Amino acid sequence: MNNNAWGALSDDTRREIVMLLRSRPHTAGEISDQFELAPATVSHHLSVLKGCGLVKCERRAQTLIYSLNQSAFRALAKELTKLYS
Amino acid sequence: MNNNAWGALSDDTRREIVMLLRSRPHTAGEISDQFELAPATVSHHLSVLKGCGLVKCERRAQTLIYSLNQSAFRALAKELTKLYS
DNA sequence: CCTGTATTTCGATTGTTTTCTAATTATAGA
DNA sequence: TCTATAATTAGAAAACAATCGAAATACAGG
Repeated sequence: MNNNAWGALSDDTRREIVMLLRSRPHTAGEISDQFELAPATVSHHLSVLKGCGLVKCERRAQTLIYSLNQSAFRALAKELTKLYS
Repeated sequence: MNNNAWGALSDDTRREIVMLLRSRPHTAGEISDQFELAPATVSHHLSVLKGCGLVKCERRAQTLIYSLNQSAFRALAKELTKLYS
């Protein structure tokens, strides 16, 4: 599903992650703590979101900090608009 | 995947169907003719799009005429905007 | 009522996604 | 270098989705 932002957003958990990141960047651990899922599972969801460009991440010592890629969302919004109007 | 518009749009064929319908309503047969897929498969895709409200359909004698549900797309666009901004 | 056309539904198969546990990588600090 | 912490990757099980051919439904016209 790499590269398919629609597919990335089709999962409930991933949309919740996006909403979390909307307020501010979070570390992988902080994100993981919000869900009743194994850290590996959340890590997988983060990699899907990263794979299609909707989120980006940068390392800071041991932690990885994830944040939204606003421009990817704007591009997707544009694509959606073109789809129906 | 019923009710999940993101999931509905995650499939290439379904996005192509949406683009077809953007110009004007089409019968199931006309839609099916545009793809190298069995009619049953296209019918399935139409039912997914219908299930999440992105398209609607009405019967006209033997044929079913599919068209976009613009308001569902607008609602989705709004949801997308809320997701990141 | 029977036949033909349009389309869907059913059931099976194959491929993909979600989720987990266990093992691995990356980094910091003693 | 060794240990601890943060997070990912690997591999497997289970759930889900895409696709097809065959059978079923809906309707129109003779």
